[in-house]
Amino acid sequence: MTIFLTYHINAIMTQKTSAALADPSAPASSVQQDDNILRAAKLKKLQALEETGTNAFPHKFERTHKQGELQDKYAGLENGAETEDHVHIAGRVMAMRNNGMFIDLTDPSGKIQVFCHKESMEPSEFQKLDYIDLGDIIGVEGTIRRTPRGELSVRTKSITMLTKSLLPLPEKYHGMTNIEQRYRQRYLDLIMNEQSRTVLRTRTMIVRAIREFMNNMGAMEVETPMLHPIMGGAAAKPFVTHHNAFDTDFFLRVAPELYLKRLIVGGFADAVYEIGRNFRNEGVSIKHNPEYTAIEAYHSYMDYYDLMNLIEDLVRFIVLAVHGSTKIQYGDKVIDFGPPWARKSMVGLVQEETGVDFMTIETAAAARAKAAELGFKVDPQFNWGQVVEYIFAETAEHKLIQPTHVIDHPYDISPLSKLHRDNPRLTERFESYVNGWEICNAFTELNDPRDQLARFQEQVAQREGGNEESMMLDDDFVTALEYGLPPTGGWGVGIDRLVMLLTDSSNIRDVIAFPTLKPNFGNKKSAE
RNA sequence: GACCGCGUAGCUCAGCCGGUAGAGCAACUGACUUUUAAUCAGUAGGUCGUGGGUUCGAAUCCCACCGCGGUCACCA
Repeated sequence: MTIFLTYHINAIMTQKTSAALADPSAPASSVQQDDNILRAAKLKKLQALEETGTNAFPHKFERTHKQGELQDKYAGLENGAETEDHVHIAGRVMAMRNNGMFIDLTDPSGKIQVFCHKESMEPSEFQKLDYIDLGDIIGVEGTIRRTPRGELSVRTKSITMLTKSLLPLPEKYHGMTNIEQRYRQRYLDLIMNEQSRTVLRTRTMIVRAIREFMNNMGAMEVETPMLHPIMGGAAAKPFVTHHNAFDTDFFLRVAPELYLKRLIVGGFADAVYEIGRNFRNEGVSIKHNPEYTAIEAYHSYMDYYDLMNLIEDLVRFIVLAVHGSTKIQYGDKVIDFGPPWARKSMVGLVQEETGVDFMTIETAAAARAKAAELGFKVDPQFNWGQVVEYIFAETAEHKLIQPTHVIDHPYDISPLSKLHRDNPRLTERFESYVNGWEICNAFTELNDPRDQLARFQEQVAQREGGNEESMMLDDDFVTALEYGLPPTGGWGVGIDRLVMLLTDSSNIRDVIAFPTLKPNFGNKKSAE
């Protein structure tokens, strides 16, 4: 596999750098030569080790304890105390002091010091230190002690090479700080940076908590297609891909919505949810990755009032699971998920900010004129709802630091929401904002097939008018609604943003193990 | 996409009003067996992102390109 990948990348490089390689004085294998210089010392040790008859990559090592377990178990052991407690531990060599007498051995649970004293070890074991480098994975057998200076240690009896590392680790004090390299070589970032490990582990905890909450309420987790023949479920620019056997283009999904509602139509379950990736062919920023993870859920016989309560309960459950408190620190702000969240209508917030009640403005043209009067440069194509949304985003959105449900969105920006029971210019929709970010989008689902068809047709008209983010008409979805979608509430939460909030991360790439990066085949650092 | 900034040894960084490339850590050789970024002495390691240009001479000045970061606009 590795050989194949190397070959493949070299082939790409050859295409891209054929001019340079055509020069006979330019060594085609310069990358490999660099590697050989870097690896020479370690390869030499590896070969010397293998000449002693040792397997540097054995198949199995029986551990008795993890490092973290030992730190917990012996937390009360006094300085200078020796025990006869015999352990087998394993991990990566992260530091060697005093010529290998002290080794910091880490595993995912923590770190313990390995103490190699020649009077405790057979000479044949002690000599193995000569073959060990920073970065190697080793197993150690010995007894537990705490040094006079207070460091919990294993007094080594024997050492086993488990995996010989052939490349040097980054510098131990500063670690790896090059941001690009941290994302491109996440494994190195994880080895070196505790903070990176913590953030990504917290992400896993958050996803686990979401599943627990949903499963506890009886919702069924499902999977729906990521290859969509029809772009729908959200307004967004999609990726297009091609299926060879069908000779057909597919869109990578921008949202699972239309499939999940089909499952509710089918009576598969009262509530379904999907946690998965959506793909949007749009800009990349500290808050946007081309593929991002969201949960979407649909609950029959709930409306958007029920969903507001549900979202508050869910987020509190997650925050408590991760932090043990409903209050979190993000940058210099303290955010409290505990109290009931504020509920403010979008039109009302616009009125608070501008003094203008847009409900008194009937037409799109009048709305645009009023916006212009207020100093906003709105698109001449904007309809009434788009004007309201634009002014909301410009004036109010960034101020919504504490959890707030923004409710009752205009009809014409909400093509899948049910009309508001009290006002047909609005819909029963809400978006939950925290720290100025939208973290949830939810609504009482539109289930009148005649209305849905009309909304699709509006989308198609917008699409033909040049809006490539508008949805396509999904006939089969309308057909499904014609069989009958019960009254249903649906919602989606962007998990990456939520993880950013709960890990105090300022860049979405910090909460995604392998964020989307521009390929850089010509860079020798990436060509390894 | 626009603007600003960055790219020098495996890693962290100096050097940049042009004069043949420097430190610390890592590595290698040696000393040292109770260290915590261990210490001490020595050695080796770099087409200074890529390609052009100006110049007697470019890491340094200019142009283009690649990648990254930040800000802004649209999207979660």
